[in-house]
Amino acid sequence: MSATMEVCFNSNCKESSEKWKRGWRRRTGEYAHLCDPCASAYEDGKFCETFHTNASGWRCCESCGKQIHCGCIVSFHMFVLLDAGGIECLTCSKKSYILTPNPAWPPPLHFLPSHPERMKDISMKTWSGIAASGPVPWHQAPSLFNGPSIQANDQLKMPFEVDVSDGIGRYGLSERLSMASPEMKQEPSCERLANGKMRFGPPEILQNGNIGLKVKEQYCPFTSDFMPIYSRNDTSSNRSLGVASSSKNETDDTPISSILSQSPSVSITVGKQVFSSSGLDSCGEGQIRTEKSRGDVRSRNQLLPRYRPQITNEELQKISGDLKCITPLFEKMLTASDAGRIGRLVLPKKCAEAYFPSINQAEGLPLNVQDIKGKEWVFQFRFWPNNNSRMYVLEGITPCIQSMQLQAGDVVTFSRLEPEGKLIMGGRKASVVPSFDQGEVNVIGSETSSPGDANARNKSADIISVNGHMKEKVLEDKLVIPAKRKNNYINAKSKRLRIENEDMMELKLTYKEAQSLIRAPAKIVPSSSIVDGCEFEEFEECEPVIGRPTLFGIDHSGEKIQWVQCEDCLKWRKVPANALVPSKWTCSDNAWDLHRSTCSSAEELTNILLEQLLPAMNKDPRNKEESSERDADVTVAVEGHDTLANSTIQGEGKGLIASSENRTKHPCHRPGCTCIVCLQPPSGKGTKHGHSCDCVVCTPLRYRFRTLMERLEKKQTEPSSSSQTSHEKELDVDACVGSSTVKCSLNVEEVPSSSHVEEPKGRISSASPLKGQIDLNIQPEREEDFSPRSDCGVVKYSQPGSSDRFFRQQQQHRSLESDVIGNLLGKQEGVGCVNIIGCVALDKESG
DNA sequence: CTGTAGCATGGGT
DNA sequence: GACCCATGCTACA
Repeated sequence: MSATMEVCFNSNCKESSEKWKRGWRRRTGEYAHLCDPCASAYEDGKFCETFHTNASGWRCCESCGKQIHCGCIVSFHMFVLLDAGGIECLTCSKKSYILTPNPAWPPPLHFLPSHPERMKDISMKTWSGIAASGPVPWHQAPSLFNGPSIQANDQLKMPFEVDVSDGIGRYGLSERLSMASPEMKQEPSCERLANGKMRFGPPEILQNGNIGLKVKEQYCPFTSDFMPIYSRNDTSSNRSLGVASSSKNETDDTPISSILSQSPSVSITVGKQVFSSSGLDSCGEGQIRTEKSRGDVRSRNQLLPRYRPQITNEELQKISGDLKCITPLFEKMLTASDAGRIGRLVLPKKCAEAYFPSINQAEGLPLNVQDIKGKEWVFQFRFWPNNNSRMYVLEGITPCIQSMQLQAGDVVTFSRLEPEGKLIMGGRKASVVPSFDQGEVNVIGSETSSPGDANARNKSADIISVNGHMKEKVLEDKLVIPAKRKNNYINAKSKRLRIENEDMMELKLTYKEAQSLIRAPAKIVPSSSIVDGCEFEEFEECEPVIGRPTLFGIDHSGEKIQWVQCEDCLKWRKVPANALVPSKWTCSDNAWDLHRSTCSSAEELTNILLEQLLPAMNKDPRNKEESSERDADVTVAVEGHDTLANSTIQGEGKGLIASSENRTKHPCHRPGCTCIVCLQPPSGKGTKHGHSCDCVVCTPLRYRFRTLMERLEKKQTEPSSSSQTSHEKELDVDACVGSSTVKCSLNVEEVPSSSHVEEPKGRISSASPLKGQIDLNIQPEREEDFSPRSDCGVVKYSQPGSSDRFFRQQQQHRSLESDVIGNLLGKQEGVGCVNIIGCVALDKESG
């Protein structure tokens, strides 16, 4: 109301009055100012009856027969056009629509006049400010932006949008109403949130007398238009319509689109931007959706979810800083190619065509992009013809990527700074914000979390079994590796099984740890063979399975036993030494000791005994020295034993498994070569080794196994010896000979570096490039790609210009022989004899 | 020999 | 089956 003298908007009245009341909303967005009598008639719903009785357009409700003045904006809200023709008053339509709500197919044309009011979208503004080469004549892809009926004219403000213009940190979330109801009182449709908290407000309520309907607009994928959606005027209908509860508080980091995804009919106003659920819809100053804007929406609807911007409040703040409007455009997870040295970022075609200047020449055009630090970058935006299509790339992104310290798996985001339209490029580390619906996120070691399960992806607890220790590792924001598509990147892209993320090492078990998990397959009767007096079980057709880690020990009667920990109560239970314990085992599975077959029964194993049983390396993985040893184990295992060792742990998909299938024979080997490298068949293949086999594989293994078994027995009978001295390292190795699984343990006695024997020419001391990484597809020629680390205390052999693998294998070959000789000479315990496979594990202290 | 540009290929959707 | 797109391949500088 106002005290301004005004003429009544009612053309049939024309009264001048100082007091006027607000009537219906005009197409300009303003309200008709009515004098008191006219306003009263309007509020009573008798305006048309009073002033339009002689006008044409009166029709009867098909249900109740009530006369309604159609074709008049004043009564426009009062009826619904029926599919079968005719009209229905809103009261009647309320019944039918509430009873049979169909959000996807709302009453047609009810609010269509709202469209002409949609204003021009700011995204239509010139891109000349973006293209570094200055104004470049171009047009957006017609299919996306040049809608058939762009009607950019009025710049009016929808009265039922909640505009939070006081800062980008404050989001208002409003339901959109399309054409306003004249009677509709403008009320805040959502609760504004302080501190950037996002809260969902209840939808506007069409306060049309006793019509208790909520009406909101929703983009209809069928009609490609915005349609009013009716819902019952209660909160339950919010849910039914997918509108988040008003009581729900979202954190600052709740991705807008994530929220939107929960509420397909919701729009968010940030500053002067309105983000719609069907993509982040950018609108101009007036915030009115335009046809063009709808084209935008449509194009974004077409975007795969993984490209939808997941920008958070915080990020928006970071980017916008000065409270300018940011329109998130799209984002993309960096692939290895994107983040590689080539410096080409493959752009999703639709994104490129929707948000970047259109280019007709393959050379493209330079694009000015600003990063979140405000630094300007110029990329070449271009395309390649590809199968009658185009492949869009941004070239020269490497410096920017590096500047943002992004790598494969991280996400680059593209936004638009309004009003100038500058492109903003942001980055997000993969571990920071889970990408909603961004393909999937694989959590190594645990099951792939379902899309949308942000918690599962953000914080994944994984139980890692290590030599009897059940280690719970909270993989908080770690171990999240990107997956472009379902089952992609790691699983499907089997050719590229490199897991380079440093976070991966959190989950890496040492080889020692891994081999301890291997068990014979259940229900498989092994054949038995004697090798050098030792009986070996052979599982000729089966791969070993991963069993539950146990602790071997000797009970008071001197009998060998195993200790196994219940998965539920974590108590240790005694089982026979030959018991096969499945990976999931609880007290109830304890068939060997019925008195302790429930979690409630007492635990036999004392902490002291447990301490003695537990391998030193697991007592405290954080222990520097121990972790050093652990790292050495990893390195030794991965680098040195990729022939023997890889053949041992099999079974892709277990995360640790490397196949020996891809073994590369070093160039010195020729057909007929009888060295271990060439002789040893891939796991599970090749000839079987009999007990009397004296091949180059079996002979050293036989000796090694014998000595190690002796040591193991000795160690187990002397619990105190389990704590290794710094001069003695034990390396357990499972060796698979042919298809036989043999468990061995190697000693790597530590000696002063000066006493190392027979250092091959070209041997250098270097860090293992593989430390902390598991390359399931290890290829020597790619090893230089790994970032070197220098603290593993591992000496490896290498020679410039030659394959590392060759030297590892060669050394492995030598080592086996050396090992055999050493054992034969009884030097396995002796100082000065270094038994190594592949490489020498050295303690830091020994240099 | 190395790095790059452009195209081709093939798996995934 | 068409399209997308990650990446391999190769000619070339």
